[in-house]
Amino acid sequence: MKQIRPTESELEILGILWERGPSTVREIHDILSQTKDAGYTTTLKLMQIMHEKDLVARDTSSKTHVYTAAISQQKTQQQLLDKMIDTVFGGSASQLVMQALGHHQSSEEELQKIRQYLTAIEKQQKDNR
Amino acid sequence: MKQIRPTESELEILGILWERGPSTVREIHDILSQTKDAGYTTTLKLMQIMHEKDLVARDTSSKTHVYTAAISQQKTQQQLLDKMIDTVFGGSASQLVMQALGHHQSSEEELQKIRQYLTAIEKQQKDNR
DNA sequence: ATTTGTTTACGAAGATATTCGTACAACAAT
DNA sequence: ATTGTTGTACGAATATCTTCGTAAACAAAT
Repeated sequence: MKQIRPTESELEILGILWERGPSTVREIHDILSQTKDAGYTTTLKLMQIMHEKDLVARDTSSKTHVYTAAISQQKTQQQLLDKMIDTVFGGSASQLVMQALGHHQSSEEELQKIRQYLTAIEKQQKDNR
Repeated sequence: MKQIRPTESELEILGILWERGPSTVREIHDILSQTKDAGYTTTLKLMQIMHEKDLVARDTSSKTHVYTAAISQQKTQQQLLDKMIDTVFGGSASQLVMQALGHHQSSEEELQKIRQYLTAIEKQQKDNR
């Protein structure tokens, strides 16, 4: 499998692309500016580099280019999680899960969803035995 | 709160220190060598830099120095999780939880532990209402 | 047509991380 | 004492990431 390693800044941009869908540099930059301060050309350059690395695709048919994420959110999540579980959580996924649940505020519905998910997994494991 | 930003390589070393407890460069290096290839002095240098950054403490009383993690595993886990949830999981902790549960193999006991944890959280939320 | 504003392209500087060679100190075995 | 082994310190090369200035293309407004 292709090992992808977006940098910190690249992940921020990808996050926005995943959320918004296809976007221009200007749009991305405006959102980034809300939380960090960087010049417009900095964002532009970043996205051009991401294009070289095939982290994003772009449509250059009009003067203002439109960028799209070229790697899936799911796959990226999984890879980052795997690495994190391995290095920081001593290989225990449930350790990570509990740490995440403990600190972050989760709504009742979300907890319910997770519970259902648990049940499904347990059932599946039973069936596979 | 102090914002800690260990690099990728530094995290690997911290992970080993958390698992093994106080260790020498040699011990760390031998473990690292199993999965990546790097010279001994590279590992040494890394750990010296980590010492400058106060990511590790070291005992220099004997010739062979002994290093210890100087930042807590828990705090580090939390900070990395927070950032990850924010940038990669669109702010949803439960999204991360389900992704982690879905892919990784978890033992029945682990799932059970998580379920108990869920119950505890829900109870606590109810009490706080 | 000139000005103004928006955009891309490019290069290069600055910052940070990674890697390793070399020198030297401590110590053990001969 | 000499030699071999293992360790630390240090500097420097390399690689990678981040930032931004400048120039050129283009379009809209005057």
